[in-house]
Amino acid sequence: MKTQPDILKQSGLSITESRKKILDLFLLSDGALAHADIEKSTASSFDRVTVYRTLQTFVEKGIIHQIPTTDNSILYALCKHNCEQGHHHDDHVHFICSNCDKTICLDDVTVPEVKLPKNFTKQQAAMVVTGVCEDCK
Amino acid sequence: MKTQPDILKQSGLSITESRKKILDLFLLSDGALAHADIEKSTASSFDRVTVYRTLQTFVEKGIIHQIPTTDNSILYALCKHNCEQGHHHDDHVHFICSNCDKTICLDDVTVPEVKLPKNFTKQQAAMVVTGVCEDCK
DNA sequence: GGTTTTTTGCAATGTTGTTGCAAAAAACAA
DNA sequence: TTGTTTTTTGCAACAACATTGCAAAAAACC
Repeated sequence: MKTQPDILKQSGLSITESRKKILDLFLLSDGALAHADIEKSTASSFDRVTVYRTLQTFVEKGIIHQIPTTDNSILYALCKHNCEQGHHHDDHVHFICSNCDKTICLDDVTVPEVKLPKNFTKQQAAMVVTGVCEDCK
Repeated sequence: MKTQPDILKQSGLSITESRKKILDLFLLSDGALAHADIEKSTASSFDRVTVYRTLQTFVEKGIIHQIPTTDNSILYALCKHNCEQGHHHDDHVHFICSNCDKTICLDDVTVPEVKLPKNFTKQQAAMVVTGVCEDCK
């Protein structure tokens, strides 16, 4: 099993307390995390700024990816299928539960193909489904 | 052809300069607009706060809808298929061109069905495709 | 160990969104 | 049309969120 230092080293990043801790949060959580969540869990250990910079770095290195939401907040989730730097292929569907507000990466549900109009070329597709999750059913 | 006052009246809104002007921006633009865009185009005429409140009202009345983006900003676009108050059916795909950065509502491309895992119930689905648009081809 | 490079924390600053309230404008009714 | 009621606007203040420069601290390198 991959440890946090492994993952960091693999991405060519220095191994620091903050990075290990934040990476751990993702490894232990099944869903996606908002910046605010991470900040709350680490407030006593690190500065807000460090959280911003760490997340930014992780996105650049392809360790996590961003999930768009309609409420003007960004969610972050681990890239399960190794993403290269600056090149994410998170072709799975994200599910936001309207009851418990959790965001879940449906890793096994791939984004269905869409027929684009003529002269449009697809590079990436993201899909966000809202509804009720299995726990709130 | 529908004029701005028509649309406003139809939604039960008072007809004001700011609403007409902002609605016009949407009618004249083919793509989606960010709050910042609208603020820039109207800065000399209206207050920032008015822009916020106008957009909020338009969303509530089903005149425009929001498009989620990964960069922590919300885009707004006209609802082409009459949406009722608080009940949008913007089941179409949004396209973001990675070259010119324009966001386009592909009104004729509906969001394809997804098979969710057991015990997940879908309420809404949003899809954002990035790639190269017809103009940049 | 010492040296270089990277990361962190702090402070300051910028950006974005919200709220209360009085003035102005629009809608309404005679 | 005019006067009255209702809605909208602008201002100011504020709150939340995000970014930047720089010196100190920590990690990587040898």
